[in-house]
Amino acid sequence: MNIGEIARRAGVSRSTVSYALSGKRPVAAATRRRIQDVIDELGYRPNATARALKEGRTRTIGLVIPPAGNRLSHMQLDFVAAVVDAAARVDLDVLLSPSGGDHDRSFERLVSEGRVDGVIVMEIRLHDTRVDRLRQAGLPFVGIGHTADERAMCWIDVDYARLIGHSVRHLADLGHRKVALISRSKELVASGYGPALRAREGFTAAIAERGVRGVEVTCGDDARSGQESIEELLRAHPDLTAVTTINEAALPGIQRALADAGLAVPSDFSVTGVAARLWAEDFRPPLTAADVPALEMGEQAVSLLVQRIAEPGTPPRHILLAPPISLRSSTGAAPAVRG
Amino acid sequence: MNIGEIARRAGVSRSTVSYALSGKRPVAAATRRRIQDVIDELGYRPNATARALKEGRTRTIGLVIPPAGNRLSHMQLDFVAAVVDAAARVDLDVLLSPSGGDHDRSFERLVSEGRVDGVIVMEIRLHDTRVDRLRQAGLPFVGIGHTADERAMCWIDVDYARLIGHSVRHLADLGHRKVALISRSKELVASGYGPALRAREGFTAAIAERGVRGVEVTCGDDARSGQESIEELLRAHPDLTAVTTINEAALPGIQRALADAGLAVPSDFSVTGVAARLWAEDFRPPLTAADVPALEMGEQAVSLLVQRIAEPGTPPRHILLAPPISLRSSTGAAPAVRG
DNA sequence: TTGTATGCGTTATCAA
DNA sequence: TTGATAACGCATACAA
Repeated sequence: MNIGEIARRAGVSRSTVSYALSGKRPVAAATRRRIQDVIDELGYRPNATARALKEGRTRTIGLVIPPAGNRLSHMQLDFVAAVVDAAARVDLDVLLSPSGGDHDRSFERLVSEGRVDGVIVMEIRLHDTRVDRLRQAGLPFVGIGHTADERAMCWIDVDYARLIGHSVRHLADLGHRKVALISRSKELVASGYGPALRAREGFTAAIAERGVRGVEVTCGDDARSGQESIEELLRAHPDLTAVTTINEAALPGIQRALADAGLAVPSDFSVTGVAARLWAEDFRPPLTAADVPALEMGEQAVSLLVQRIAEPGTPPRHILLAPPISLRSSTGAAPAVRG
Repeated sequence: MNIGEIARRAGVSRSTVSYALSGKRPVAAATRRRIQDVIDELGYRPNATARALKEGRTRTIGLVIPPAGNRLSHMQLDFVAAVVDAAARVDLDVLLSPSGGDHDRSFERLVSEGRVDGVIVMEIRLHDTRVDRLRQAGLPFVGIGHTADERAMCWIDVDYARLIGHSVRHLADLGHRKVALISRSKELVASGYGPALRAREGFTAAIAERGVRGVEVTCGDDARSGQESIEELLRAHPDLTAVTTINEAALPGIQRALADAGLAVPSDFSVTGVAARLWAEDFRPPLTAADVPALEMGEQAVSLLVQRIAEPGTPPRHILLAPPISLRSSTGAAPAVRG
């Protein structure tokens, strides 16, 4: 069933049906009614493909997610859900593309076949071939995270340097003299993953500022790795009394390893970091942490993209979020003695 | 840039370019080369929208996920990832639709605007209006879970009755005399959520068969609810020594509440259930559970849908999975005394 | 071996 | 107030 069928049954031309639907041209009340009756009866909806071809836009955005191999973290998941929800609210559909490498057919379809009006890219690297490709294709896009040339693209990101700096100072103020940063996986850091590098910056600066000792370790994005990281840290650094992390997925392992070592949080050992709120609250005891507002970020990313699609020429906007650290129960005064 | 531009630059007609691309008509080697050179130079890819309009299919499938309000469980997440991955492997794109209620614009777009060739629907209810709508629209679809009239649709599902039955018998064999089933949320159960109802069936049958006592409770899909469920169960049933569950998201809470109550797993208390494998392995101690093969299910769902799209007339196929229970460390002999 | 012409379903311009 | 028609970019039947 198509617009011609509706027109035939209502005894009008196709253009009149189209105008009755869009309201872009006045249609006599009686005619409009007749058309609407037929439409209601048949349950007609204009074909999205034909409309997209004619209008030159698809009313669809692409969301490029990390490939399924590495399972998504809660934060990433929340972000996907937020994007999909925010897009639905403005009647945009979301096309998902699991994409990591360069020779990715799904991603390539997205950017070069005109399937979407714009793209949101997650997990941006400092030098990201996907960004290069999108720029070359002239497709509007928004990054979650940004490349080395900050000003050249539109992005929304979390200020990891500042947040990790905050958390280190918080720990130092509580009397901790040696603090570890549990970062993301070795591969990710090596490939130039911005958040990890900026977390290191913030860590190093705060360590120096407060004159405490610091040790940074990489850690896979899973509980097991978190557990191993803590075990190794405790072994190598008997005087360690606190960790801060940007590795959300490692938290359950961190929790376990500390329990196994007989260390109570926060009386024997403090834990803090950057994590999605629900995740922080699920920690035991509830995690003192900067709550990454994934839902808000998703919403803002969609909003930025919609603007960018509407006015591709304007200078790219950036949003750098630095949510406050919520004091919960996982940090406390440094223990007098340990080890 | 379009096919006409390529044709012009290569000095051939548009149809020749089209045939050179599709290979559906022989093209002289020299001509083909000339065309390919132009295509490579300009990076041309046929417009997906125009192709879809012409061919009458979009090479896109829809994935209807639960609305973002209730955050997705790991199992659901794994499933989404699996579907997206499996679809990408056969060059299908995936359009995401967060959809719960009936008045859902996103879902309505999916079914009535010809945006997709077929749909995969998650979290099917025994009486599901979305299924009715899809059937009415004549759009091929595959359900994860099935409606009351099993034979009327194409689905893939987990045999919760059998799996929960297994786990109860396993517990009974270990000497447990009173077992609780921790189900999904009250609302979900009330709305006729198949897995919860079938889990109940299996539970009731196995309880009766082995002559043990059973108690069933509903529980929200989050850690806090899991914790509360255990606390209440322990209070109301001091003789309870084991639980089985289909509520994956409640597991961390179950774990905590037991630890808080000073109950060691499995020496004091046994826990078992149905969960995604990685989730089960993350439990502490590793969970004796039926591992829901979410990745495999996603792959199979895509495969079923592709078949269904190709041959809409064939009788609907069903796949009922009953993965074996993996013995890990969370179940053991019933304690001699408790309470 | 290649070119011409038509139509997919829509929107929008031009004409009445 | 409405209708006829062109065009979006492509694939393909038909012609040469």
